[in-house]
Amino acid sequence: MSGNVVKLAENVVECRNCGLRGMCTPASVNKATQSLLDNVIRKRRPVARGEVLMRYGMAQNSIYCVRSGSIKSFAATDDGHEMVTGFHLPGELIGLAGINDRSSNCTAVALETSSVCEIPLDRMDELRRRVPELQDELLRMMSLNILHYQNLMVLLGRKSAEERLAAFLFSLSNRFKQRGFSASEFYLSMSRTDIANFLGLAVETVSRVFTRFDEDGLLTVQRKYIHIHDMTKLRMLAGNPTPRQQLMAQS
Amino acid sequence: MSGNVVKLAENVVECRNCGLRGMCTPASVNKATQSLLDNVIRKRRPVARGEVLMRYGMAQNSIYCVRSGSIKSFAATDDGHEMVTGFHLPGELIGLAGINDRSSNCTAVALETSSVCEIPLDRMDELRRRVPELQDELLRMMSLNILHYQNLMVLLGRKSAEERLAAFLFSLSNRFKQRGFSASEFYLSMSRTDIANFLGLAVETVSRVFTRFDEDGLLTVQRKYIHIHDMTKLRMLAGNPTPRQQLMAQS
DNA sequence: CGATGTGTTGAGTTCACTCAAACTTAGTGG
DNA sequence: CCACTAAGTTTGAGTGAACTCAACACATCG
Repeated sequence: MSGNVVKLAENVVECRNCGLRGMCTPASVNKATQSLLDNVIRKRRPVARGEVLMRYGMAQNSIYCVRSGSIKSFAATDDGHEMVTGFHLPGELIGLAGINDRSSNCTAVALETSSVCEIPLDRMDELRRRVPELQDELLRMMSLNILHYQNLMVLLGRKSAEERLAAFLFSLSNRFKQRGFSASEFYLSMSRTDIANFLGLAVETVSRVFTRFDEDGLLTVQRKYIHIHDMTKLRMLAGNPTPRQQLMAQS
Repeated sequence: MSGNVVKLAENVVECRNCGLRGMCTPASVNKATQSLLDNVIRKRRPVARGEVLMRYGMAQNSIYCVRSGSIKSFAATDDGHEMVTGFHLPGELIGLAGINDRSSNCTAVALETSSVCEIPLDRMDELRRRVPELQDELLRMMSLNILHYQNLMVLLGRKSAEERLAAFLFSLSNRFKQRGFSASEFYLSMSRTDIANFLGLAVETVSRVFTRFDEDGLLTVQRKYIHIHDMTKLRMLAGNPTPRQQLMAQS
């Protein structure tokens, strides 16, 4: 395993990659508003593995931006199972769906030791009215989020188990790359069960497809460790997404 | 078939139900900005059945709000099939995912004779900076949209064919009700194929489940005409969604 | 009144599921 | 330090829900 293979927990995202970078490191806004911006973030708070950031059905007064580590969010279904709605990597936002009525529609849990920026909605509302660039950025992020879910619809509605897992790995790979990490070697922070619940598959199926990919020489998998050998083939298997579709699986 | 059973094409949504009502009928803004608002909507334009509002991959310079009729939007998959990402009823917005980079990620087609309000993004951008209430409304709509897609993920990832169709019909029923139409009797404007492509099923499966529902006395179905007899049972079959989840299937 | 598009029904198949068991790793306490 | 447990993962066998392929029925329309 070479150079920049990392566990996310060991690294902190650069603020320039952050979804709401305008909130704390104002690049596009003038100095007059800078002190204002500094006050938006309530706290950069550490989150232990398994800790709950927001809980389904509870009041939601903040959104969160991941700084390091990884977070999963999920909704409980009626039959007791859970549907994972997203895995959040550094720089990605959590809780956008709760802005409407300030109530959480899903539960967010840290998959490993992580840290997040908590952004109180009240202060964000106040601030975005004063800083148009921030408003635009937020709108952009939400639009991107909607696009992402539309791609997930195609994945869940029309793709086979192999295609789903390939698309998932390809997405992760790209997101690691964007963050300066290795695209071909990484550790999964989520369990097979989480992956299955995200892809709409059974755990056993996820495991079997991993094994098949390994046997085919497409990649090497050892529990959480993944080494992709043939990225082109993986992209093909995933259904050859266009660059814009590669953002799948975030949020 | 009693009183208020209608085809959407025959009716125009009240502006108070419109997703961006602030855009054209300013209730929450003062009179000073009213003339401003009137100028945002480029045109209330009629759309013929089959007409394309926006096309995948093309530049997108507007979003649309349905006034009457119904619109479907879909993405083409690699294998030539299409995945319907949403059916839009009067008052619902189309094209929110394109705000980010002003390019369409899906194609939108009228299912019947319809009319829409076209809202140019440039003018909307300009206007929302001047009218905070409009900004808030837009943010709310996008947040709701994200919530909606999260619910769709559960549907596509974890529900059976019966549950999917039940949830679909229950959602339609509620949306008709909200618009003052009958919740128990209505006409479908989309084909079985469209429904199948939206629910991630085969056409034959949709047809079979419709038949089963009819045989069970849950509803009467005659091609496009639907009469729901047991709304409680339908809600149960759909997975007993909470009121907040009932907005599923819009956008 | 055929022609065409749309919807339904039937037969057989398959992919992913469930159930069950073995195995692996990590954590815990004697 | 090792036995023991619990949690997570893999593998196998059999099943079933939804799919595909194919034929048929029914509208709508020129």
